[in-house]
Amino acid sequence: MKKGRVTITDIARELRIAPSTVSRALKDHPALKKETKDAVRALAKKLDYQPNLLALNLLQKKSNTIGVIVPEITSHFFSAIITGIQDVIGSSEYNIMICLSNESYEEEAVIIKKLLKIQVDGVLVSPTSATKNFDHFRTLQKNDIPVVVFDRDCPGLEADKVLVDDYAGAFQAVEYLIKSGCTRIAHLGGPLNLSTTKHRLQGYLDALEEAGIPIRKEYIEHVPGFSHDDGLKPAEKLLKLEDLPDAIFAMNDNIAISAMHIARKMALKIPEDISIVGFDDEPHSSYFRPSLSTVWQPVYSLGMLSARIILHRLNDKGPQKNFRQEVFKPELVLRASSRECASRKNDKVKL
Amino acid sequence: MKKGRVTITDIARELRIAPSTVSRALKDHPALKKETKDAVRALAKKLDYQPNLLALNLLQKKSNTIGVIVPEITSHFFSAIITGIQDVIGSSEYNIMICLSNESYEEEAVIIKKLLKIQVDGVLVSPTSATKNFDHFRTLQKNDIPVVVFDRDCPGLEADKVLVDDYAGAFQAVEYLIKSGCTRIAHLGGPLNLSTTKHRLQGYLDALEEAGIPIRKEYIEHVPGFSHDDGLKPAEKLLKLEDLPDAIFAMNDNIAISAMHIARKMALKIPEDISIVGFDDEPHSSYFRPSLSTVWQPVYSLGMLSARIILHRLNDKGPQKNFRQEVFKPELVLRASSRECASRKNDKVKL
DNA sequence: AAAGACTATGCAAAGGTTTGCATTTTCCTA
DNA sequence: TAGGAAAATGCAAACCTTTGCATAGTCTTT
Repeated sequence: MKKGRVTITDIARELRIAPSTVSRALKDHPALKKETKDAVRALAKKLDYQPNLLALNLLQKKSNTIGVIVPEITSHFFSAIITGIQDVIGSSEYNIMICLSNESYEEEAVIIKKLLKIQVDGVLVSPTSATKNFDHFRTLQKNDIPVVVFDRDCPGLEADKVLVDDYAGAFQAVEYLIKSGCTRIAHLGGPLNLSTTKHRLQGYLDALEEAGIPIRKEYIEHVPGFSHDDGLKPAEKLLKLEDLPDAIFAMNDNIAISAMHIARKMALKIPEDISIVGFDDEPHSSYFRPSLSTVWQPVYSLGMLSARIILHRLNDKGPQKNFRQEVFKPELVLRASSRECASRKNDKVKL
Repeated sequence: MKKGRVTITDIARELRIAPSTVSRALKDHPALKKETKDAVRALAKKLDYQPNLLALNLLQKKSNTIGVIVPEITSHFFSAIITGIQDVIGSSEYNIMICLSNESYEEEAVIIKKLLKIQVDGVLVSPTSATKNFDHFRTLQKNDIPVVVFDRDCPGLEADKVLVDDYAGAFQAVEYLIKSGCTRIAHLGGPLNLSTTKHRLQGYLDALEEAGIPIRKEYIEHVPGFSHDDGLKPAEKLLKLEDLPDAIFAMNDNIAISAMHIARKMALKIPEDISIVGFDDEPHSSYFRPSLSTVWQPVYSLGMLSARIILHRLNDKGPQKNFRQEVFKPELVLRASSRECASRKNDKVKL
């Protein structure tokens, strides 16, 4: 009785056959006769043989690991995407390694190096808001590691992409605000080099333009981050304007909630005095008073599809080409923080 | 020029020395003379040599991976813990592999098997609310894989543990409610076999008892899950009692917010008619109106400490004994959903 | 000049599995 | 029963690195 786990050689020795035969028996190789296979399988089961994946990894030069790079996981948005990814990858042969870039380009670059070092087989990535150059992702591709970009686009990078039509979501939201009678619509936007927030801004601008409402620069504020606290000052700035906005379209729910917070402090009535619409539909957004109108994104599906695409790439093994670009449609969720719209008066308002 | 990455043998061949010499040169072995080392290092740098971790893993029979098992990551609670873990492990030689058990004992057991298969070096785990038997964790330990339990205790399991004094947190919260004049204090509790929610219930009970307030069975409801929606029905049940509670201590913020939601629907004034206190201090809790009084937990530190402890175990390599048990103190955070307390009137109420 | 000490480097095994090719065994046919 | 085909199994290399031990080389000392 030796220590350590049972190896293929242990089984071979006990059966007085070669390790290669054991290996083949376990993989049901056609050249082996049934008795041998049966004997091997029986003993393997009896000894509770577990193949040594570490050895396999070396042999196959792959780690069976897929790296997932996200800016953070404390928001519901990314954690729900990861849950979707996990649910798909979990039932495959692969493991996932979640890496947090903390919205820092430098950390992201370090993570890429680490993933190269451990020889991941593929990478799912949502770049940081500071990432303008995508060469580190190209390095992965040059090493035959497929890259799937999700949610946040990397313009110019040729890779599979799973995105959300942020432009359409924003356009719809602002279009609704206009229809509901708002004319002085402000925007709390995010970083300008981030595809998602850039497209949301563009949707806002185009919706105004289409309605013939002139763009007012002072109605657009950019927030320094994505959490509640980051929205407070910019929201205050908007709400202290002489010509008070009658609506705010915020780039995410957290910021929308900051705006609601400030509005209430200033004794503004929501939505009578000011409508507020967010983006993301975080789970608690419907529990605020008034409940927050927002734009829902299919986060879980987005995670699942991204995972499926990379699994497909990993099975295909061909040269990387014919990249897919999938775009999910977001949906406007109307609740109580926006006024009712004449043409929609009969629609039910959720919650 | 051969394809694939540069190996130690490539360097050896080019320098006409043995691979072992190259290996030693790169590790600054004292027996080698300086010129050899310099030559090797120079060439290694020139060729951008990257050690093959897969080979090392096989040789050392370790994967350099630490498994982290959590019930979910969509709550701020666990995602913040994971961020703490990541921040510590990230600067070590180890990688972390996050696994979601979805509050299912079966999935947790499957995860353990998977982690054994890939030969993780250590495991950090917060068990599911359905886990009553800890033998699968003991299996890890028998395979010399250190286990660190965090947040949710596994009674009877000998392992390092990083916990929160939920009892004290709950006791303080309820004690405060009593001091603030509440007498009909209800509790929205969680699963009874989960250490955290069990201790919160016990803290509630003992605080009442110490104040000489009789326990009323109808004032205690157990919710089926941890999210907002799970709290609605139980909260409604409490608020439809003939003898209406004048306070609710909820087992977490989500449930507290459900209770606030129902209370408002019933036109109850918070905190005048009813005080509500949660547990967790989620980031958005202070943005509700009224802002939620709750019990804060040092989630980030909890993650960091858990990670440090397992790193320590992994470096120590000795037999597993002298298990540590660290208990963090939570803190009552008073906001506007609870009445002011006579003896505390001068304390500032946060936010 | 030979023995001994020391320095620098190489050899080979180990870690577990897979797989192309070689070899053995079996069985059938002439 | 030899010959050959077919079936079953074994050999050894490969994946890459580390490390105990052996060896080659150099220098010192008597």
